[in-house]
Amino acid sequence: MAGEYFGWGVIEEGWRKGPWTAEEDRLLIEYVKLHGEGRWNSVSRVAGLKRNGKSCRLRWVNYLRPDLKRGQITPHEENIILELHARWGNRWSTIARSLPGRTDNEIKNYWRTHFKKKAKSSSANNEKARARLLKRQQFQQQQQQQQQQPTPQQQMNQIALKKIMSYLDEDDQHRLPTLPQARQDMAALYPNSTAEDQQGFYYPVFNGYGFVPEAHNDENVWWDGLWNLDDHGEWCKQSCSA
DNA sequence: AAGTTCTGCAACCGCATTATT
DNA sequence: AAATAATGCGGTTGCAGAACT
Repeated sequence: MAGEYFGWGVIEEGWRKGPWTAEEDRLLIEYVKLHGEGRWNSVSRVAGLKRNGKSCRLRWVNYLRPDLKRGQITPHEENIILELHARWGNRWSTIARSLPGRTDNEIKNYWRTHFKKKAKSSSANNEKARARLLKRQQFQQQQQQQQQQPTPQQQMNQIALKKIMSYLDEDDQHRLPTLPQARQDMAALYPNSTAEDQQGFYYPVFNGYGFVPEAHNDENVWWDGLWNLDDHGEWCKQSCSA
């Protein structure tokens, strides 16, 4: 390493690294005001900042942008993060697009600190819930085999089930939203969905032992309603064909 | 009170993709 | 069309402060 000295705040090959000072922030804000976002590599030349382009972009995007929300992630935002992470995995920038004012870095950090580590602590309830879901999965497979050719809806349900199973690997079940919360989130996520669409979305609810279809005792109703929106259908079709 | 461990988060790194020359 | 530069993304690191022993 060719640093001027080792540790945080080092100057390496002419570039400053480490925490930003108030003066550096001021220079970067001034630069963006005058020249707009982009062309980050010219910041050092134009604004006299000893920071490379990547560092400048990161600082602006994650900290200085005026449209950033700041403050605690709300429970509603948390639900959206959970929902979208279940759907997209670690595609943080994709998830961030659905949360105005939040950055991919912020969401990534939030996920890691609040959810990721819980993956390692598998509780007895977790095991029970997994067993129940596994049973359902086997039931579904059996049904499909009997009918030879699974319907697209059955395929969708299979994919949805796998997603929930992966959820249990990575999260405490009680963090999953209740049905009304889930519907509210779906409405926010899919503004074009009709009230009927949202009513058709049944979210499995953890009751202390495993997942049950809230307000629906008939298993088939739950299965048919799960991941019922068109967009989810599209995603399932893609997953099925992949 | 002091030392250690844990937690949250800003910032870095490497790689992939996109834009420019 | 190829080379180079710029940008974007996800994973990781390291610091500071809080919590714990």
